[in-house]
Amino acid sequence: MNFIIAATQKAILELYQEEVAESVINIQETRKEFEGQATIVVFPITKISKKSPEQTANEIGEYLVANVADVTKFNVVKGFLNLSIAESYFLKQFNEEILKPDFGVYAPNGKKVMVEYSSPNTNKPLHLGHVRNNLLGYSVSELLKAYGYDVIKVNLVNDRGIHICKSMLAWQKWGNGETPESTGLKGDHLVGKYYVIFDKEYKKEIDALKAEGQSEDEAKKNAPLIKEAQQMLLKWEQGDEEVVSLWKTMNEWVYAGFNITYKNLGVDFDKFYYESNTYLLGKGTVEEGLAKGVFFKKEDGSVWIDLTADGLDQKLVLRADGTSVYITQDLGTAEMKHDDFNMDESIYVVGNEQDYHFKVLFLILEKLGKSWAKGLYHLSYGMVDLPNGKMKSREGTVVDADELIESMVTTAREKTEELGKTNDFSEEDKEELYKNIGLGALKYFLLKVEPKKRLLFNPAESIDFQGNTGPFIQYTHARIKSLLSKSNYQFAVGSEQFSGISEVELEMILQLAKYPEEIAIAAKAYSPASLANYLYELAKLFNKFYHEVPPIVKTEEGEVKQFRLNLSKKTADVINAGMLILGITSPERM
RNA sequence: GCCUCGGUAGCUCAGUUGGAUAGAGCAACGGUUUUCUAAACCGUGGGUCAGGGGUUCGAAUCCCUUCCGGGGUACCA
Repeated sequence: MNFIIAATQKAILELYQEEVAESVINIQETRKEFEGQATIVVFPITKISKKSPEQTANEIGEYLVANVADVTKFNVVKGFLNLSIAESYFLKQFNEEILKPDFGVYAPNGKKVMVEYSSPNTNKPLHLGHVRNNLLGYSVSELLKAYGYDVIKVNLVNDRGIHICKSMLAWQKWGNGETPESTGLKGDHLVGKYYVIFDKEYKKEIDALKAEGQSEDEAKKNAPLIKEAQQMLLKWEQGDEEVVSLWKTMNEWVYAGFNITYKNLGVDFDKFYYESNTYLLGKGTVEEGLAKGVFFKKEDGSVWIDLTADGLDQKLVLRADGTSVYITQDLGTAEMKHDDFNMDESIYVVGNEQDYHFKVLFLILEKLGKSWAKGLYHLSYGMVDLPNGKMKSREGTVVDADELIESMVTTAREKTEELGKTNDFSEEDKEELYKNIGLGALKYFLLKVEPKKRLLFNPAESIDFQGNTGPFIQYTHARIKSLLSKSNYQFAVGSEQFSGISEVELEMILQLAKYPEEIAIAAKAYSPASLANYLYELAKLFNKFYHEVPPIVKTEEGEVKQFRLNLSKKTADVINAGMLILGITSPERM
């Protein structure tokens, strides 16, 4: 309805002899309780008209009705000018824009963006927090693709470090040669089991040392197990054959497990990076920073950057002994990734506990004069909390990803069979459907919430299948598909001649018309949440429409039927496309 | 202490660059099926938008301040 802006500008020019910027014309959708579809907020214009809001609104309203064909009526409520737009305008928009096959499809914009997500540690299975990360990363990737980007999905696997050694050591000591095959356990779960055992034994040692009079900190440092784990890490770094071989074996177990989880979640990657290959990177960058005077060396030889002028602290970038810290390798990895792909933008999907780290990382790269540093973005998301607090892998208070997926599918199976809708499905189709619905519920549940907000998950209350949920939207889609097939739908662009479209139908056109803009908004914000809520609103409108109009299948052939079917078809198309961006499949039947 | 992100109905969440009487879902209660899928639809109740102050014709939204919660805070990742 952009034509209203220009028309209003013209109205102001003719009525008050003044040219105004577009930004002065504030147009919004008319609230449901008032008549009309578009509303001009006239308060800002009263400064120009030098008249009361009501009078100004009336004058502009009269002008628009007289001079703009598609504005048929107006009414004024306080300072709000409500305009009624001709039905034919919306029908035309529907037929000529919305019904086009490429509606909502953005042409390639020639830009390349990397999305790094998942980035698991290889010492334990994935939990609900990782699920949020994976779904968010995948969905943002799809969103950016839909918006025209060339997207590279990357997984930087944290496959080395003291945490891995903990699992390895515990397995050596107490594993009795267990393997995924011998136990029937998924590889990541087997390794995770030993991570938990390590922690339990480690705590016992700490308690014993504390009983001997050591402080908590001393005990944590002096416990034999942790020392042994550190020894192991050293050996790994020296390439000790036995340690490296065990490391390889156990990592393979974990990868086999992760692959199953990734497959079930429906996420994928174009490229894997491994920290075992990147953890030594960054020293060159440190040299460069020293040469450029961005970094400075302290007496002990450690290298620092002073960010106090930027409101941050001094930050260590290289230890006195020349070894790397986290940010060292991230500096190096950032350069490597840029060298590999030369992308315009790079998005790190990482939890908000690393906000500070990424702030520093990006700032350093900027200070080093990297032209691409401004294209870096930390997509920070809130933790998933349980009713009794945070999830902790070591303490076993986690919602395991595999178990969660399994239980969602089971719930979907139970609910569907209860409704008796799949009696004529093949076993194969049934399982696929239950998976789609269960995961649809889970994905929508996690993605509809704004990423930066933390999210509460109560395992005792299963995720809903009714109301503002994935299955609700999926159901709407399936219902439309059924309607289309029963009415032997044939696509044909309708006529604009008939009149009498209902309030809901008008609302649906308006809602559908928003779809391309919704993609843009979500993509620019790197947030699928608004898209999820948009799809829900759309589905809700369809259900209302479906309920209000007489059965379409039985309607006589003609313009009305064609229009309603077109409206239904397009709704299904938009739901399907939008849900795919969320990583959710919309079944044809359910 | 400092930095940062949050606080909206009993619960989980929406709420565009400030716009009209703050919206959904769940839960509770009531209703709708001889008609295209009732995982649906319609209705009722439920609010000091954490508190206070300010800017403005107009504030959940912007500014200041206090309180509560999460996270971070120089050699973990």
